[in-house]
This record gives sequence, C-alpha cells and structure tokens, in this order.
Amino acid sequence: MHSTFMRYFDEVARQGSIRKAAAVLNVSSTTVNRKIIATEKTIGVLLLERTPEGVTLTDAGRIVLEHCRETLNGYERTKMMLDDIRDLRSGHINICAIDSVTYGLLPRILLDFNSVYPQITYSVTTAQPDDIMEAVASGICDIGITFTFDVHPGVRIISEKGAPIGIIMRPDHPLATRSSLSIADLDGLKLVRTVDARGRNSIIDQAFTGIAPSLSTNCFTDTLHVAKHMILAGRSLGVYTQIGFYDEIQQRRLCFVPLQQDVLLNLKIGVVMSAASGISPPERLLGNEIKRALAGLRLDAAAPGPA
Amino acid sequence: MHSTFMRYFDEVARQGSIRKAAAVLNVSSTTVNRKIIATEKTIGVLLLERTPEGVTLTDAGRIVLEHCRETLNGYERTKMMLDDIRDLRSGHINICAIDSVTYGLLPRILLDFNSVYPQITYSVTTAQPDDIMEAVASGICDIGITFTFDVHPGVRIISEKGAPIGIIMRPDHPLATRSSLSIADLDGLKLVRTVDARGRNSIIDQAFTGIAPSLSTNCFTDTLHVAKHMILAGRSLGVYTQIGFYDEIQQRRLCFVPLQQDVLLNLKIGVVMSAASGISPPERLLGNEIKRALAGLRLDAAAPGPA
DNA sequence: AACAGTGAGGCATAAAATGCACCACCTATG
DNA sequence: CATAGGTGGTGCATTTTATGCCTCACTGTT
Repeated sequence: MHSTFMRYFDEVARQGSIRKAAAVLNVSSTTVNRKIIATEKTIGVLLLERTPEGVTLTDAGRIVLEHCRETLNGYERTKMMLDDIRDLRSGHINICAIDSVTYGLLPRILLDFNSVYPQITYSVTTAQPDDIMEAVASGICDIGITFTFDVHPGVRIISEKGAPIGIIMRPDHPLATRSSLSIADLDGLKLVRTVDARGRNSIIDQAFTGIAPSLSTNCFTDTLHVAKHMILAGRSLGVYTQIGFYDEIQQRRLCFVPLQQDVLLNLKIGVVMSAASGISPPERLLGNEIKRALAGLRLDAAAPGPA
Repeated sequence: MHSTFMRYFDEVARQGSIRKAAAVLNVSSTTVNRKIIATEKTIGVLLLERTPEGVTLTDAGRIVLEHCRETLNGYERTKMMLDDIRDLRSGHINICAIDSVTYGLLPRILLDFNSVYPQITYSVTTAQPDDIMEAVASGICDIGITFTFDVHPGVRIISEKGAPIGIIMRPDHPLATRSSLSIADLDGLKLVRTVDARGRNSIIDQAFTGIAPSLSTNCFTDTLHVAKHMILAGRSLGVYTQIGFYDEIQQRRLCFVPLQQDVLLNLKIGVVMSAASGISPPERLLGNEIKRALAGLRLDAAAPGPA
C-alpha cells in the first residue's frame, strides 16, 4: 500500500548511512540511494547532506522524515484496527526454530507480540534445519525459522536474511581484530560447534567436512549456551552466525569475524511457512513480525554497531 | 513519494464508482481496479463492496480511507513546509491559455492558489494554440494551457487531459438527448464556433473544413461569451469542448453531446512549459496546481455528473 | 602510500504497472 | 421478453519501473 521510500528514508535517518540502512533493510544500497534521489528530484529539495562519513538530514529532510514516521505510525494503527475487524486476536501458533534464534531474538519478538495480541498462544520447539522444513511442510508446525540451505518443496519462504557463519570469540583473542578469516587460519585452534542431538552432522558440519576435514574435531554441543560459556571463558572459538550471540556482540563482550568461505558466507536464515495449506491470519501476523525483526538485524560481516 | 493507491482509493470513495474515478484521475479503470485489488490482497480484507451500480466502502474500507486521507493531507502540509524552506512564495508568472479555460477553470485555480501563495502575481493572456506553443517555447510566457494538437519541439507537456469537441446546446434542443452526433447530423443547423481574431482558422476549423466543407459557414466569434449568449438564447449550437461551458453543463442549463469524429474526439488539452529553460519553483507549483485541477474535470462523453 | 568506508552511476535483467479488448453481470426501458 | 447502457473483473502484450552487480570518485585513517 505504501511506497518503500518511507521505510528506507526512516532507516537511513536512524543509521546515518545509506549502506548501513540498506543492510538492515536487506536490500542493496543502490536501491535505497536511488529511491532517495528520486524523491529529492520529485519534491525538488535535497533531503540528505552527503559526507564521507555518511549522511545527515537537511532541514527539508527533517520535515519529510516527520511526515514519513507519522504516516508509518498511522499505517500501523490502521492495520491494528483492521485486525480488530477480522478478529485476528486469538489462536495458537506452533513455532519451530533453530537453536540460535531462541537466544534473544525469538523471545523478544514473542514478548512484543504478546503485549499487542495477548490472546494468541504459542509453542516453541527447536530442531535442525531439515527437520524444521519437514515439520512446516507437513503442517506439524506453522512457522519455521531456519537456514534456507536446501528448501523443502512444501514450504514457502516468507522472508530471508543473509546470515554468514564466522568465528565467535572474546575481544582479547589475537584473531579478534581481523576483518575476515580463512579456514587455514583456524588450523590447530580449539573450536566449538553444533552437533545434532541424534548424532547426525549439522548443516555447518556438512559444509566444514567438505572443506577442511582436519578441522572437524574439537568440541561439539547441541545447546548453544554450553558453547557460549566455553567461548566466554576463553576456552574455545565458536563457529556460528551472530544470531545466538547478538546481545553479547552488541555489548562487545564477544566478537564476530566472518569466515571467507563461499558456502558459509552466503548462508541465509529465513522464515518459512507451509506452501500448500492456508496460512491463518494470526500466523500471518506473527510471520510478518518475525520477518521485520529479522530484517532489523545486522548479521553481515560489518562492525558490531555503535559502542 | 507516495503510492498512487491512496489517491485512487480516495477518488473511488468520492465517486462511488471505479470507472468514474478513473476518468477523473485520467487513467484507465483497469489501473484503478487492480491497484485496489492488490491492496486488498496485501492487507487481507475487502475494501469495497461491489454492486451493479458501483462500489460501496466496507468497514475496513472506511478505516483505510481515513488513513489515506490523513496521509494525503499530511503530505500536502509537508509540501507547504518545504515550500517555506525554499521560499517559493513570491514571484511572477505569465500564463497564456486558450479562451475556454479562462471561463471558470483558470480563475478558480488562481483564486485558490492566490489564497495559499498571496505573494505570487500573475499575468493571464489568451491566444490560439499555435501562438501559445510559440510563446512558451520562446519564454515569453511561462505556462501555457492549450490543445496539444501539434506540439512545438521547444515545449514540454506537463499534463494532458482528453477534451473531445462536441455540440453545446440547450437541454430543450431535439438533439440534446442523443448520446453522440455525426457531422451529417449538423447539416443545415446554425452553428457558432471560434475564429482567430487575425482571420486565420482555429484548429477546430482546420479539422472541420477538412471533413465537411459545407458546414464551415454560419456564425464565427473570437470570444466565447458571445457564443455562450447565442447558445443560451437558442439561436445557435456551439462547437466546443466542455471546458468553457463547464458550470452551465453541471447546472444542466446547457448540454454537451460529443461529435463522433476521430480528430475531434481525440483532442487533448494540456499544460505546457518550456523544454529548454529552467522552470522556476513558483512556476512548477502553479503548473502542478493546474495539472490537478485539469485532471479533476470530466470532459469525456459521459453524463454531466449528478443532478 | 595503502586501505577501508562513503555515495553515485552504467548496465543488464527481473518485476511491476498500464491500457486495450473482452467477458459476465445487473438494471432499467421499451 | 429483448435490448442497450452501465458496472466490475481479466488475459495479453507492451511499456515502464525497480533492483542488483560492478565500478568509479572521493575522504579520512593508518
């Protein structure tokens, strides 16, 4: 219903940078840049002051920003009212997710969502990517959050976000200052990563063993908080995406350095729903909420946000 | 900056009909229809109740409409504030238009515009289409309102609106109930139409003489209000677009029946500005205002609006 | 001097919007 | 009962727009 410009411009204003905003919005910086230039042309005023460090709002930009936020807020209110009409405020949703997102991201979403739609109840279970795909496709669960490494034909990807895998470590580790790492850099280091509780290899392990068989030994765990304790104690380096360690990285208690390896770098995490069966309105609501929360993360190789 | 949906939906709500709204908006009904269907799909609620007589707003439609109007109003306010920043509130604009638009349309626009931008002054002159094109191209005047029959290479068409030529007559004339007329129907009738003050033929005359030379005799005048008196007195039938008689037609004091003739039916009236020289901000403002007013007219062959 | 970060532009491709002609439907009106 | 004019909806071809990759120019830092 609304043009993408307003969301783009709002995010650019928040981030103070077109590229950073584009990363959060999960689109290319070109798109954001051009949308803003186009609007500046149509209304005939510059909205941003371009500096080598990023962008700053002009006076006109501040006026337009206010209008955008006012409109976006009004849109949210409108959608709520529409939800009232459709009586979408009750129901039960089964969520199945990979371990990582249950640390921080998903609880935060559910808390927010619950305060708006208190009548909706949830079940949250964790599983490995392929099992999640299977569960969503078969209808056992309604919403899946998982890597979209291989997509089950019975599911539909509602949203996707690049989530490269890298090394999680303490800031005082020698490798913490590197901007990227290769597989070779990890030779001889103590690593901790996920293993399937049933003994099968995880998606990461599959990729790893295909690339560097010599590294596939060290410490395995099926629960992230065990790995987190190991890493925080300085005993191991984690091989994960940033998702499960997002808060610690934001607080600079941990560092993330991406692994320069195609398969791992191009991994994506996504929200999936059944392709066949109808999606109930509450499911759609929550699905969109997760989609937005996921899009708002910075999971790429860039710096861990402002200190 | 904003999606077209909101303007479309707003107009549909006003008109109570998708097709009528499309005519006012100067787009095809397909476009309007699909935009609304698309939005209904994205938000998952029907906005309109379809009836054989047109459309009615649903409860959800009323909510969305309120948001749209709120947003559009906010946008107008925003643009005003931007105008403040750019200090576009002063200047002088030379307008050159065909006779018709100086009866009602243009004065109304200037009145509205002047109440918002009282510092801006105007000159309004009338001329024949080719002279207007010439004047705009050469920079003698800033904004032209004329038929876009043959476009001067030095001008740019800001906006266009189909304005077919037909017969203007009293409601009690035998031909007033016809839905369309051919050239042959006019044989032997007393007609009144425009002639160039300098003795040259107007664009209509050029078309006429090429089609039906026998009709090119009767009564000529270079001022519309002379013709208007003749028609209102029942002495003649006018050969014009609806523009110069818009109020009388709305009040049903006069009737308009389109002439079934390709050239005359496909005539368009437009707002033109210089293609080469820069357009000053006040000019752009007024140009857009005229564009909007022009788009809001019903000049096609349809009925003269609600009684 | 080298490097990482910024915004902007060219170009090819993917996606969407638009209009035409047509359909199905309803409703007045002879 | 037949007809004509009005309504919204749809398939198709076309044009227009949006998007992303790559590259450039510029700036501040190391």
